[in-house]
Parts: sequence; C-alpha cells; structure tokens
Amino acid sequence: MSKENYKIFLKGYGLKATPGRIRLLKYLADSKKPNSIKDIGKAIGTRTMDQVTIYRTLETFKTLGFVRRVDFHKDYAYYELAGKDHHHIFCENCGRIEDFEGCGSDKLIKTALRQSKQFASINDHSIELFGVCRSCARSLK
Amino acid sequence: MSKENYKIFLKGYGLKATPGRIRLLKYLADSKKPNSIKDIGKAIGTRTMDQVTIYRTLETFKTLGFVRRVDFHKDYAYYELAGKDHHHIFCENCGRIEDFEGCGSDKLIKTALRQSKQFASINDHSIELFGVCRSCARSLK
DNA sequence: ATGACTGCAAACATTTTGCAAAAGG
DNA sequence: CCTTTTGCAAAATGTTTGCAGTCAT
Repeated sequence: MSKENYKIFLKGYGLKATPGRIRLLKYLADSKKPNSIKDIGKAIGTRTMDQVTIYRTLETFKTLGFVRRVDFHKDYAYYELAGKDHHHIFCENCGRIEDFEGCGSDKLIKTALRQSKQFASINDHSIELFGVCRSCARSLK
Repeated sequence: MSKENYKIFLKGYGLKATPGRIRLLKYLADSKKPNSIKDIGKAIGTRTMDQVTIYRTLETFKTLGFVRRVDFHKDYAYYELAGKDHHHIFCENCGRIEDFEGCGSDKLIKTALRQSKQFASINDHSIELFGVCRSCARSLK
C-alpha cells in the first residue's frame, strides 16, 4: 500500500495523517505479525516517533478497531493489524511468531455461549499456541 | 482438599510446605478461576504473605506446571490452577470470568501444525473469549 | 544444621498522564 | 486559526532482584 493510501485510510477514520501514524501503520502492515512496542520503537526509530506517541497511537488504532492486541504470556503487549481472522504460534524460546488460519471460532463461540450463564454474546476471541520452533529445538538439543 | 493434602501435594513436587504456599494453593483451588496478583494479595492479605513472595511462588508453581498464566489483554497477568483443559469468557466491562470447556484444541493444533513451516510440535495453547456480561449489558444500556 | 524460603528495600520495566509546543486540515 | 497530535519529563503501575534473616525438614 502506498503512503497516499495510508493517508486516505487514516482520514477515513477521522484521524490526521501525520508522518508518525503513516510510518507506524506501514510498519504494521509490512511486518505482517504482532510486534512489541520495543520492536516498533527499534524499527521506527525513537527519533522519528517518541515511545509515548507509539503507545498513544496504538491505543487510538485499537479503539478504532483496525489494530489488535496480542498476548504471549510476556510482561509486555504485542500489536498487529486486525486483518483476516488468524492466530499465532509463538516460540517459547526465541519469540518467533508464525501465523495459522482456520481456528473454527464460530463453533468455539457457539460452544461457549451454550455453556454460559453470564454472557449473551462474544465480541472477540484470542487464540495463541505455544511451542518451540525447529531451529530452537535443534540448538537446545 | 484439606490442608494436609496440600502439604503432601507440595512435597510431591519437592517443595517445602510453608504456610504461604498452602494458603496460596488453597486460594487458587477454591476460587476456581484466574486471579490477578491484586486479587490474590487482597484475599490472602499482604501481612500473611508479601507480594513479592506471591510473585515468586506463582513463578515456582508455573515452572512446575500446576499453575498457568492467563492473559486478558490487561497490563497485569492472571493465574489459575492448571486442571482440566478449559478456557474463559472475560467481560470487557467488569472483568467477570466464566469458564467453558470443549475448545477442540486437538483439531486446532493439527490444523496449525499442518500449516506451519517452523514448528514441529505445540506444548500449550491459550484461548480466551471477550464479551460483555449480561449484567453489564443491562447497566450500560 | 542446612538449604530452601521469605520479607523488605530498592531496582527495573512497562505503561500512563500533564502540559506546553508543534503541526495538520 | 483552531483542534488534534506530539515530545518531554515525570508519575504510576507491575514485576524482578539482592541480601540478610527465618523456617521446614
């Protein structure tokens, strides 16, 4: 996607198309996987965009619904563009992330709602798998 | 489960059965849902068990495999006893948690591994659903 | 008795807030 | 212009570490 398209995209959500936002959006779109704030800060450069602004921008994007938070049992959060429904396998050793699709969430949500006494609907779901990637498995041997 | 049984349980893992550990274990077992450190601290009383000791004890339990960490997109972690495979619905408004079973993780893991280039096996999975509970839905109207 | 465990203080990491300056539309 | 957005400093929150003393076995 071109810079011009990102501008249009942002404006479509009523946001001002500042260089930082365009940069962050492009980074998320290009990286195609969840990133920690540190990753983002390192990639974008803290001179380009203050860490605080990254936090604030991600929060804005998340509220508008096109960015999602992902948790990998770490003490910091990851963020990714909310595109097609997909989920992740996370390497417990090196943090490598791989995507997969087909979580069968429709069925899952139905099953959960059938059992639930307290909830009438589900807005969101989060599925993460944990393992050790081949490369780590090899070097840990 | 009786206090005596908790002692035996802990010793079975090579741990010393201290009052704090027994207390924490019992609390997790009785509450039957993920708890934040704050919940635990409030329930157990910080005079009974220092907050730092709670962190350390949970980490120990987690490493031994009978406690799991659960993330609900918050900036703090939740912990629960790792019993039968079950998952949670989390109220985005009040934090109420309800369990459900039957996540079909076998199939899920198979699907993921079939697509994966980097992973040969999965050790753990984490599934959370998010919604607004009936009681919050009513009061938010 | 001795190693495991705990409390306390202090460090560290992550995330949030306040406010004045800068910049988009 | 005028409102939104940003940077910087500082605070708040969550978590970890170091170390000396205590406790379980």
